[in-house]
Amino acid sequence: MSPSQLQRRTETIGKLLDATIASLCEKGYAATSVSEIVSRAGVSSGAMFRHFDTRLDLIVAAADEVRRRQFVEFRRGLSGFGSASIEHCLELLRAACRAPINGAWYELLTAARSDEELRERLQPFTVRYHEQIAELARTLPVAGVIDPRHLETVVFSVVHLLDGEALAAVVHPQPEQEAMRLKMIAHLLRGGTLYALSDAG
Amino acid sequence: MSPSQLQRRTETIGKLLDATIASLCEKGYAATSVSEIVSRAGVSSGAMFRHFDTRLDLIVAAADEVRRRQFVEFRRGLSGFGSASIEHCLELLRAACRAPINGAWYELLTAARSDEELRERLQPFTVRYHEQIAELARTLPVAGVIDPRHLETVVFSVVHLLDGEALAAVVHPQPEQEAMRLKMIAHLLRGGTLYALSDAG
DNA sequence: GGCTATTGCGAGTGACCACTCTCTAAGTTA
DNA sequence: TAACTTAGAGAGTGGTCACTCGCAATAGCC
Repeated sequence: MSPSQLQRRTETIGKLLDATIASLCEKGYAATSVSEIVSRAGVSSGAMFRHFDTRLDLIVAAADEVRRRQFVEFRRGLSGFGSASIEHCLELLRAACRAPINGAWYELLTAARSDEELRERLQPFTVRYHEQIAELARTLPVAGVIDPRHLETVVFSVVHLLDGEALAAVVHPQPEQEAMRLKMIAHLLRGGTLYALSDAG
Repeated sequence: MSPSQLQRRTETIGKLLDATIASLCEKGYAATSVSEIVSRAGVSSGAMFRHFDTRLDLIVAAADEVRRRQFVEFRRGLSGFGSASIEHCLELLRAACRAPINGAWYELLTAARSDEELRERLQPFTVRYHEQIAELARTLPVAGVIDPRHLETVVFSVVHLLDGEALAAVVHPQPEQEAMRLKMIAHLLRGGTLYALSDAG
């Protein structure tokens, strides 16, 4: 039984998305060339341009696939814990920020700084990403201890903090400071102050 | 009186550093090609390779120049305030993160993710950058209200937070949340808790 | 089997890349 | 002034880029 045209199409597109995500993580945005992608995917450049009009179309599609996979993974980390602790959620969030696949997202955000077309194409996907994070946060234990009016500000502060930390860790990792930092955040979320930090260690 | 060779050399190198920093900010790392740099600087590619063995040598030199200028600017923002308030320092810090010139640093950090040579060359400069930030922080008002053992963790948490925020703001700025966030951080640094956030607004 | 539509292929195209090399211009020194 | 060193210029080199296009293979349909 030979594969149907739909099956062929779907499989090729899947291989291209996988290859694009892997290349973004390992090689970065600029080096994620069409030839790099198609050689990873094991298809020809002709096949790629059959399904995506431009390289940018493929890359934007890959960005949305990253968002999807990040949520699948985060929810998988939560499952089995009826009500996960704040510490567990913070560990999951840091793991998400440090996950290789998230490197693709950093690549795209940074490249968007100086690439207007990418910036415009990426914008709706980023908004959707943030909305989904906010939605998820409302189901987490932190929602029980923070004023709902400030929940988004607090949650994205933690997300931004871990993003910035992940970026800096590329060239200057500081494991002890990072371990302390997670305890500190958990302590603050529980209502503690920075004055009583020794309690958090 | 014609310029001496030292003057010519210094001026050409200066123009190349300016052009490289500007190109990194506006065009990004990948698009900061030799031809882009030299056309901005108004010199030939031959002149560039006379003073820097490779494109990477020039870019790393430009990175250190960015670090230098960021501190000059930050200290300039402090001058005139015998003892600047925590709010004032946070505003200065956010301005530093959002400054166009800092885009060059984000470009290099992100490019370093997937470029081993850049990563190795950038590492010592990043360590120096962090040490200098920590040193400066010990002279700021925040040093008076935080346990010295945790000062670095706290300071770099704020720095990472503002870096992550700046990165996300490229495609999804949220001015209201960002204003609230700075009040929140000042409130926490003063010893407040996340429970009493309404006081911070 | 025969016809059409979809999918896949990969050589070809012009543009740009980092970098080299040779030549000219200019400052320095004796 | 003559010899030497340093600075600047820019065409040339080999390679990679995104993308095109004509063709071959296969699936769907009669």
